[in-house]
Amino acid sequence: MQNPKELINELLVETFNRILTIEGEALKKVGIKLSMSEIHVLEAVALLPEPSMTAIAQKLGITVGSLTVAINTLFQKGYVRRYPDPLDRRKVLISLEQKAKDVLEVHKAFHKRMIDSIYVDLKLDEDEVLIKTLRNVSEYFKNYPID
Amino acid sequence: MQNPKELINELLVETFNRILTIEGEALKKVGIKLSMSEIHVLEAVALLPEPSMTAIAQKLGITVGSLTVAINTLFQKGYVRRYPDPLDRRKVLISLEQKAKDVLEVHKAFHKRMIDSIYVDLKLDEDEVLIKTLRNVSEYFKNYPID
DNA sequence: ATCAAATTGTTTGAATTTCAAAATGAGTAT
DNA sequence: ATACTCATTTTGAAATTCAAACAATTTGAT
Repeated sequence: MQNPKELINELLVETFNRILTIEGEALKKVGIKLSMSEIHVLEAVALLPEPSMTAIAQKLGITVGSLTVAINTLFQKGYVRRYPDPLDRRKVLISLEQKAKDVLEVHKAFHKRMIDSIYVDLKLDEDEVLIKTLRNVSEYFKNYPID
Repeated sequence: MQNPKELINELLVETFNRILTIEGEALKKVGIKLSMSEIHVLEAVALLPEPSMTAIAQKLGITVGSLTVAINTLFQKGYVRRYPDPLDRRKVLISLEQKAKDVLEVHKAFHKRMIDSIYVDLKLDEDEVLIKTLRNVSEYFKNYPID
């Protein structure tokens, strides 16, 4: 395991297999009873300029049908509202209730602590290497031929 | 998004949300009809020196009950065998059929391409920064207080 | 203007994954 | 022997997701 490439692979697999579970547990301990899937839906809604069903589903990489089910329960629990796009009444836009915004704050704090941990003994001028690396990975998967 | 920390977070979220799905699609296209969960079970078995049910479940972060269900179907499909530990017959050890080893080769090739993409324009002497970073993240989550 | 095709979303039924709790079987210690 | 612990399986339920069928709206071509 002294080969840098193998080491990097081990660390990636070891770590990212656990992040979602751990983050879920962390939220539960704070008293938030939403799953990570549900959190991600709320997050996507918050980030999109025009959060239509199709746009959200695409950002999450799930089908619109699956998203409909998810939004149904989030609406039931009082986290989101649906309203028709006035310019195109086929579209259904989603908005967040205050309750959802509060949850996203907690989620954001978790991520901040995670990122801070990356910097523990990383010198500031080494940022660029990490960012370049992440860009490479991101690009690699963004252009990956799925179909 | 010019803040390095925010940028890193964006890239992490954007990328790692998609890796599992993409890897699953990649395997499907090669004609492998196992889910990523099933692949991970096989991978854990391959990596552990003494792959007992408890050891595998712990490595994967799932309950032993869940693993039993998974192993049932993997056995049904002819990927694994069960045999009792001769030293402690309470334990059930898992071994891989050739079929499973073949699948893991494909999986390994996918990971190799992924890691190679990281190196696209990374100078070799910058390895250390990336490895240090990943170690930080890995440590952070390894010691994360779940209970 | 009209009609067919494309787009957007919902519903439904099924498959997968996972868990918690109860049950079984094997080892350990008193 | 008896009770206790450990390793695993079984079972029933919940969550997540998909594909396919359906309905409503918009777009574009004639």
